[in-house]
Formats: sequence, structure tokens, C-alpha cells
Amino acid sequence: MIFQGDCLLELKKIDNESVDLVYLDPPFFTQKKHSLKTRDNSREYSFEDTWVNIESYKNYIQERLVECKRVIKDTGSIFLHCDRTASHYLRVALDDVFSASNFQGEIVWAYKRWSNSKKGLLNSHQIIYFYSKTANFKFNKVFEGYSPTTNIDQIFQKRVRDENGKTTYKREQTGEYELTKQKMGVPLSDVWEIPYLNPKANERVGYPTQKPIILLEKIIELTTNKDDVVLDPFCGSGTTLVAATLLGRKYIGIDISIDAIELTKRRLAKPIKSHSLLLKNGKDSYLNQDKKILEILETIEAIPVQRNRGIDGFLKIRNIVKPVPIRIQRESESLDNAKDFLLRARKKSGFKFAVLIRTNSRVEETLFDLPKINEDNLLIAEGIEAFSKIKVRLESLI
Amino acid sequence: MIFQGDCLLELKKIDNESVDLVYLDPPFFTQKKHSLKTRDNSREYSFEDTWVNIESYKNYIQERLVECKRVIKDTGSIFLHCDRTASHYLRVALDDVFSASNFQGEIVWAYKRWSNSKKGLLNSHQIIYFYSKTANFKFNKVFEGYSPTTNIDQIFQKRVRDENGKTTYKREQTGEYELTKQKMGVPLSDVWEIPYLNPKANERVGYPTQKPIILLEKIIELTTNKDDVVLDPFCGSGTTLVAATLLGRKYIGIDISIDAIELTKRRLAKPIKSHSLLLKNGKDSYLNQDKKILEILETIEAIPVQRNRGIDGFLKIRNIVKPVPIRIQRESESLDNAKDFLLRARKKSGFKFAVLIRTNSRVEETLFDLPKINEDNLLIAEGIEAFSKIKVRLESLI
DNA sequence: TCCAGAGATGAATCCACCC
DNA sequence: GGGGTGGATTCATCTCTGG
Repeated sequence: MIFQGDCLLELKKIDNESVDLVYLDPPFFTQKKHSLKTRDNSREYSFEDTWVNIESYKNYIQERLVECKRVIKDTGSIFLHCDRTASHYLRVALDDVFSASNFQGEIVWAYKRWSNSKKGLLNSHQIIYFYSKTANFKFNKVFEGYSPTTNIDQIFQKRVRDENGKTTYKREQTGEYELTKQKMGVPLSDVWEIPYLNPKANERVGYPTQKPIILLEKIIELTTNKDDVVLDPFCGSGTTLVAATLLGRKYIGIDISIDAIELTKRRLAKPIKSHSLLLKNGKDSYLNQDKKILEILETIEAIPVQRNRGIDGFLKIRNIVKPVPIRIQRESESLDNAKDFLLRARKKSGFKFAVLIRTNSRVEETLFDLPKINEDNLLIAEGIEAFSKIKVRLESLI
Repeated sequence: MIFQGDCLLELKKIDNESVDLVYLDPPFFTQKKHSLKTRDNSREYSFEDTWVNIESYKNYIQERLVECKRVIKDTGSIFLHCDRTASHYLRVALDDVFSASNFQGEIVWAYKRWSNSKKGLLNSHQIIYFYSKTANFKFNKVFEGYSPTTNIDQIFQKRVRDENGKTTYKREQTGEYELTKQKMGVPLSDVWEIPYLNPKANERVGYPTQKPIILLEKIIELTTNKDDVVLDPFCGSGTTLVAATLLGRKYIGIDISIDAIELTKRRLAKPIKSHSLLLKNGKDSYLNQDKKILEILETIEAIPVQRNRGIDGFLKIRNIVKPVPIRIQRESESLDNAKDFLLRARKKSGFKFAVLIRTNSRVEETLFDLPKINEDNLLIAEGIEAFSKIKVRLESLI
């Protein structure tokens, strides 16, 4: 079900204790107008965050939280996605409405992000507060794998305390370790690394503050079962509802904007979910470079590049990365082939110079030879040692 | 300089605007007594966190923050290490004293930790608030490497906005991309993954809530230079002062406990810092399993083990890990050798059964053969397909 | 029914020792 | 002596029991 209108009014139409999970991503207290155009510029979504002060913002949220509490079942939970400038006030509101004793956790959604050049730390996380209505809340335990450093052999062993209260491993009379029967894995942490919705992801519908579906799926799976009811009073582009549908949950969505409601309906008719290769395979799968290549890059102090065809790394001079792509000739590769690859990469992205490092060179160089630049602006290092001269030469060129 | 006493009084003895950085790790609002014995049971450190209510706790902190603000230079900063149950009130206090406009960031210290069996998410982060005294605060920019998934090729390209306000990459008249001259790397994120101070670390001094030195070093390096003054009004075991010393900063430490002061002095005389291999080399360095072995483990749904000799993985049945070690016979390895390795591992840790998977077996099995258990309680699977029968058999045995 | 205190928990990871 | 691995130790814990 989807309702259009101010959620304070719309929530009043919902029965007491009829909802299992509420997820809220309320407007932020930024005192700015947000807007974003769709990719083809056909449509513009916007909303205003305007409150006279932080107290009125807190009140605005709090009176809506009261209604949320009313509609949540005794086994239900609420997740509040917070604005970083006002998260503390939102949590005070949650304490007021749901009581501090029902605080179940502070979830950190961490991601990598395009950087800006502001003074200070690069903001790369958001906070989601998790409160339950009662102590008897529904919670599906989720387990993850062990850290590679864990001594799994050992964690099966039972323990006892000695007279000082220190624990030791329990042994049977035979001297053998006493073992537990099974292990479930590591309980889900409250720090979630989920890639920020890529600006080009199919999932994107051009709505500001859109959240990744997997973030919502994770929340829904933790605290609801099939056919449970999920409510989002600020449903925006409808991510929560889409995630609920994909997981076989029922949903109620509310938003004040007619545009948002229409968008949500369109989205629900044809849900798209990006498959993040990064999440599926882990960061390591991108580390497909030969160990040898990486070692060479390290010795010449270049930074490795994992995903640009034809390029193995970029030049670094005194810890500053320069726009000079580097390729290391493969053993199985002819010089011309290597040049070709590199040249194409250089031209594609408009780099002025590029360096090719030969690893099977038979050419002898003397200390006095100057590095040569060929007609395609490639500098060819006859071996790794020859690279340092090239570095010096390049410094004067770029 | 180290002072013993309530920091509210001791702070009053410090001159106006004489400190560059304040780091506070005040007692938490846990309403409990915390204590920990040193490893040799020679000494016990403890403190109590008891306030009548959250308001009195907030006031307690706030009046100390006012003194902190007074002693901080105009270019100085303050970092407040927060309690999970009261962080929102602490931030309100910071807003009150330092003003919301001087909020510079919310740092997430994320770590992995031994778990416990609680309902809900495993708490594995702590929050540190970063406020400056004025907009003109000292900040040393720190850069990190690019993520392996970054398209480094592209970030050199300059951008312009088109008539619709969309950004596109800038091209020169020739059609070539226009490039920037250099890149520094990625600005330091506000999510810091630093291993929790390990129970076995030599750095540990037996004081409850002791923080890792590198956490403090990171903070000190961000906002101070050499010979600057670092102040910790709740210095506890003195980690902040140790970090300051190691980085050539001056320090002022205050603590109410005489024990803590003595410990701090001893520690400063002989600072010990654990060097974390995990941090230095990254988690990946522990992943030493063969790709082929990993693939086999994946097909039989076992969990891989990275650091136990003779064992490649553990049995998993319906997502539950069982105390049954598994080894996959290497190509270069005789059956007897493989058996030997596995048997030794089985006995060492007291496992009742173990499974060896042959990958070069010539033995033909029929569907009707029951898996055999040899005299050493090893079950030998003649190939990967044969494993499923063993799984069924084991389920009745364990 | 609630609170205090005892007892059980469980994986991370540094250290020390081994080869 | 250097790399690898067995072992120790912890909890700003968590749960359960009993008065």
C-alpha cells in the first residue's frame, strides 16, 4: 500500500500494532533545498529542508516517531537513518519515544566515496539507529565467516576457570581437549561496508538520498520474516518497498511528494537491483595483477592500477601521483604488442606521456645515455634500473 | 606534565589557550564498576561509573568541556571518545560548548573483536567526535592509497558543467581529454579500521578500557605538529601521553586515580608499542590457500582454514560448522603423507573424526558402498563426488 | 518481578616457541 | 634466523539464576 500525504496524518490511518518494521529516512536538517535531475533531464525531484531551528526539527521527527511506535507490534523494531548534522537530536527523540532501554544498536553504514577537497576528514559513513518496541523483539541471527587470522582449530575447545579466575582449556581425563559440537560463525557486526550507490548504477532512479537496496534488505532480513509488514513513512523513491517486495514482505509506503509516489509505483512495477560485483567477490578479486608486476611497481614506487586495460600503474614522484601511465612488459609479450597496448591506453584518456618498462631487454645502457622519447611519446625503460633516469626526465616534462 | 586529581580542578591550573589538542576518554555512563587484574595478578585497576541520571552525567562532562575549551588555542581541536549509551548527550554537550558550527567530524573506530552470544548485532565500533575551537583549526591532510576498484585513468580528467548543470569530462580543442597535473591520493576517511588491543599484546598494561597507541597517534598527527601540546584530562593508563611522546609532542595528563598516575609514569619511562602485522600487511596476507583447494572447499561447502597445519577446512552442514577437519590431498603428495598430516592435526586438537579427500583416486565406487572409517577415524573420500556420502555418514556420527 | 552477582561465552590476534 | 603455528588471554560482555 502506498499513501500520498504528510506521514503524520497518514500514519493515523494505520491500525495499532500492525507493523513489524519501520524504516525511516527523514529529510535532513541541512537548511538547504535538494534537487536532482534524472539522467535525461526530463524530470526534477526536489524537497526542502527548512526548520527554524534544531528543536523544531527534533519535534517534527518526534511527533512522527510517536505515531510509528503506536503502529509497531510488540515484537517490532524501528531503524532511523540519520543525518550527520542532527543525529544526536534524533537519538534523543528515539530515547524519549522508545526509551533508552530499547536501544539495540548504532549501525554504521561505511562506504568509499568520491573525495572532495575540504579541510578535514572525508565523510564516508552514515548512522542508522536501531530501537525495538519491547525487549521481546524479533531478531534473526545472522552469521558471517571467521577472520582468516582466527585459529579455528582452537575455538572448538571448551574452557574452565582456574582459582585466579583466569580461563584455561578444558581437557578430558585422557588428556584430550574437550570440544564443542558446533559453531555458527561470527555474529553480524554493526559496521556494514556496502558500496555507495554508484552514480551510474541501473538501480538509480534519479532521486536524492537514494539508498542501496542491499542496505534495506539487510535490515529487513534481520528483523522480519516472510509476509511481515514493513513501513516507510518517508519512502521517497521507494527503495524500502522494493526491497520488501524482493524479500516477500508486505509494505506500506508514505510520501508527501506526488512525484515520489509515482516514481515509487513505477519502480515497484519493475524492480531493478544492481549486482555489485565488488560486494559479491570482495575487494580481493580485483587484485588480479601478477605478483611479479606488483613487486616491480613497488620497487619503482609507482601506484598499481587494477582495472585499466594496458596500464599497470601510475608514476609517483615524492608521494604525488602523476598522470603518466606505466606498463610493464609481460614475459609472453613482444615489445610491439606492449607498446600497442600502452599507446592505446595513453591516447584513450589523453595522457601526454607513458612509460614502458622492459623486463627482458638485451640493450645495454650507459649512465650517460639520456632516456629517449619515441614518436608516440612513449618512454621506454630498458629494465627496472633504467627507470630512475626516466623519472628524472619526466619530472622536467610534466 | 602529569597531575593527579579531578580534572575540573586541575584544568583550572592550566593557562588560557596553551594547548593544541585535547583528547578525552571520560568514564562511560555504564552505571557499573570496571576492574581488571594485571596478568600476573599483582595489581587490580578499577573505577566506577555511577551517576544518578543521564542529565547529571551530561553536566559532569559539560563543565569539564568548558575548561577544556578555555585552555585550547584558537588553532586547536578536541576529540571526545564516546560512550555508546550516551554519545548523543555528549555531542549535545559539545555543541553547547564548542558550537555546532565547529563540528568537524564523527570518527568511527571500527574493529573486529571476539564475540559473545548476545541477541542483536555485535558491537564492533566506537565513536570519537572531532570539534575545533575555531574555523581556523590546524589540520594536516593525510592521504591514503586508491581503492583497487578506482578507475585511476579517469580521475586525472578535468571536468566542466554543461548547460544543464551536469558534469562532463573536459576536452581540449583537439578532442583530447584535459588532465590535471597531479593527484595526492584519497583523503583520510572518517572510518578507521584499527585492530582492537589484543588480549595478548605486550602493549597491554592491565588497565581496563586501554586504547591502542596507533589510534591516538592518528589523532595526534592529524591536528598537531612537533612540540605542540597534547592534553588528556582522563589519561588513565597514559596511552595518549605515550603516543604524544613517541611523536615528539609535549603532553599534559590528568587522572583522579593515584594508581593510574603511577602506571602512566612507569609506562612513559619505557613505552611499549605492539606492531600489528595485521595492520601492516593487511588481512589478505593471511590468505595463503591455493586457489584450487579453495574451489574444492567451496563445492563441498566447507569453510576454509588459513592457519592450521594439516587442515584445509572444516565440515559445514546446513550452515553450521562442525568439529571435523578436512584435508584435500595435494597432487604432489602421497596418500600416506596426506593421511599423516591430517591425523596429526586431528589428534593435536582432539577432533574425533577427520576427512581426507583424494583428488587423484583410481578407485571406483558404486552408489551402494558405504563410506569406510579407517582405524585412525579418518574417512577417505575417493574424489569430490564421494564426499556427499561421507557427509551423510558423519551426520549420524557426531 | 526485579535486581545483583556469578558463571558461561567465544573469536580475535599477538606472542613465543618451534622447526 | 625467519617463517609459521600453537596457545593464551580478553570482555566500558551477556545471560541466567536465586533471593
